[in-house]
Amino acid sequence: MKNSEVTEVLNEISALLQLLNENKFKIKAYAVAAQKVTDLPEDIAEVAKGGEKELLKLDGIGKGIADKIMEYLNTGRVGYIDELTNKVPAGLLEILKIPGMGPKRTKLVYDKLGIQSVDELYNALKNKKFDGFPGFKEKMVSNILQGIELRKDAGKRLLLSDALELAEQVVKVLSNIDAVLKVEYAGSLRRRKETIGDIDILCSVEQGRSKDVVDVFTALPVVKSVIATGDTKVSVLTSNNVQMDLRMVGLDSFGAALQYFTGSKEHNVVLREYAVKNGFTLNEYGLFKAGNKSVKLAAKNEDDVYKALGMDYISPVLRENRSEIISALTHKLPVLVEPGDIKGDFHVHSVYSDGKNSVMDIALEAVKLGYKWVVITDHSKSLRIANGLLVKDIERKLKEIDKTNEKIGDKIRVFSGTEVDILSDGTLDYPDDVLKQFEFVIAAIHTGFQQSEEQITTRILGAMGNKYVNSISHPTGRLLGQRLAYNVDMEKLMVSAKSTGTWLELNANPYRLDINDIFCMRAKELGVRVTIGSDAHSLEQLEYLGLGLSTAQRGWLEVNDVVNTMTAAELKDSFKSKK
DNA sequence: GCCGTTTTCGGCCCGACTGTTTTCAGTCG
Repeated sequence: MKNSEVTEVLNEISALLQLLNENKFKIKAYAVAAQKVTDLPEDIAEVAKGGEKELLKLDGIGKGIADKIMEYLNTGRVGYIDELTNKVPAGLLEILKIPGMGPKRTKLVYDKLGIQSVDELYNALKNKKFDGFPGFKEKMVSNILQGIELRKDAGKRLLLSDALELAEQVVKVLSNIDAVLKVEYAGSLRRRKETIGDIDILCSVEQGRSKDVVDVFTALPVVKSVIATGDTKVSVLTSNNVQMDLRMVGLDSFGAALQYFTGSKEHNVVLREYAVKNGFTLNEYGLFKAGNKSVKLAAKNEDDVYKALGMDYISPVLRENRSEIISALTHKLPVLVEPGDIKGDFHVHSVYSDGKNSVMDIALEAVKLGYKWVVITDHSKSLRIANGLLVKDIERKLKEIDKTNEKIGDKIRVFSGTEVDILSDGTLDYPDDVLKQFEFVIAAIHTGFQQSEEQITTRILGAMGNKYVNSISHPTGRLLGQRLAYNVDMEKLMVSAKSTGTWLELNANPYRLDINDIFCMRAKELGVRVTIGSDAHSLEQLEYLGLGLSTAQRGWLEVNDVVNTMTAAELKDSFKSKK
């Protein structure tokens, strides 16, 4: 998969062009193309095998950029980058990442003092080499120094689950203030991105009382320092170095502001471009007639803004500029799978491997969550670190599941399952005559991560060929912020899932969210169905399923794309269908 | 450099905060 490399190359060109003060639309064109490559579910190298004409079909990629992508894929280099770095050293790109150091200041320190690295910049600032330079007065110098010192933590993103917890707490505190009329979190958190860079809180406050809110916000225990304070915006840094922005708007423009601050940036750019083309102007205060800001057409509610633009309401989870705007205009948005559609959980560990709870405890908790069924999927024998279930103990587990079903009656159906290891040599950790004792089998890779793409893909394809394997667990094996995906040809894997009638898991553990939203979209295109599993090892972790559901929504999945929407009776039949 | 429900040329989203600017540039989201 070359997508991340190509994205990096395009972003590098975009940044170098910034330093050279090039045409800002050219800069944007490279950045937009980089984003498009990131969002591509297929390997760009595979697309490029069809020739440059295939690349040109991609939105945002024209002749110039397609040439550079082809050159990179063919030679591993791009001559244009060499050309640019002859004019301005590549070391400056690191400086550009420091808060406060934009292209102008970065270029200035290079031109005047020959500074090419963050360390050189740091020393020069400490030694007051900048006296008299425009834009480098005392306050700015101290801000930049702080930015450099925080650099190690910068770029670290919060897991969706952690960001949700933090934001919900802050919203709760703010909503208890008398002067607060309305408060909601926005940004990538509201869009349920898998990781969150900063937290945006939107707040509507009684006239003249914003100080009450600012005082509480900046004094929150989690706040380490205040970055900026204005009339309508306050930015702080939390103790784990995450930026949190509070924006205050009038109640009558809350909807427009919520739309604006929910983003994504790319979605908003396209939306505002569309507005302009149709004689409007859109900002955080409302939708106006172009050139006449006294005619406000929509602002109070978010869906009014979309409606006034002639579109269906677009759910926040879809706002990534992945053709949702054209779909909203043509009334072709998906009817997303919703929490109420979910009837059960496909992936739960019990005391029969490394889970904390008994089968009965899990069943009762699942009832509380409103489920109609739950699958207990313990690890298989080889995964000793996770107390994998030995063959001799399987019968005991199956009997306990039977007994639980008898006791609990028709409140819920517990299915017997296993998360069987796909061993390094490609065989499954249980033989077929053991696997067939379970009602549901997910197969997973937990070892041999370093193998080649061909080896790992072959292992998974082999597992999918087994008639007892219903689904593939966490197909890419990534752990957010900790471990990259192993080398696997996802396109081959998904095509094979379709041909073998195997489902793919969307593992809802906050570190995994695997498969991600982009692969969900591709699975849907290919007609591959998705099983969402919490991978819970304790009762509290059953709630992770919601994170998986929002990821599925971000992947445009509808009821029929998600197997969790089936009833226990329907499932029982379809478990067998592969066999 | 890209793109076309008016366009193959001439456009390309919008506003807040900081610093030191007395009307704006740079940076950020």
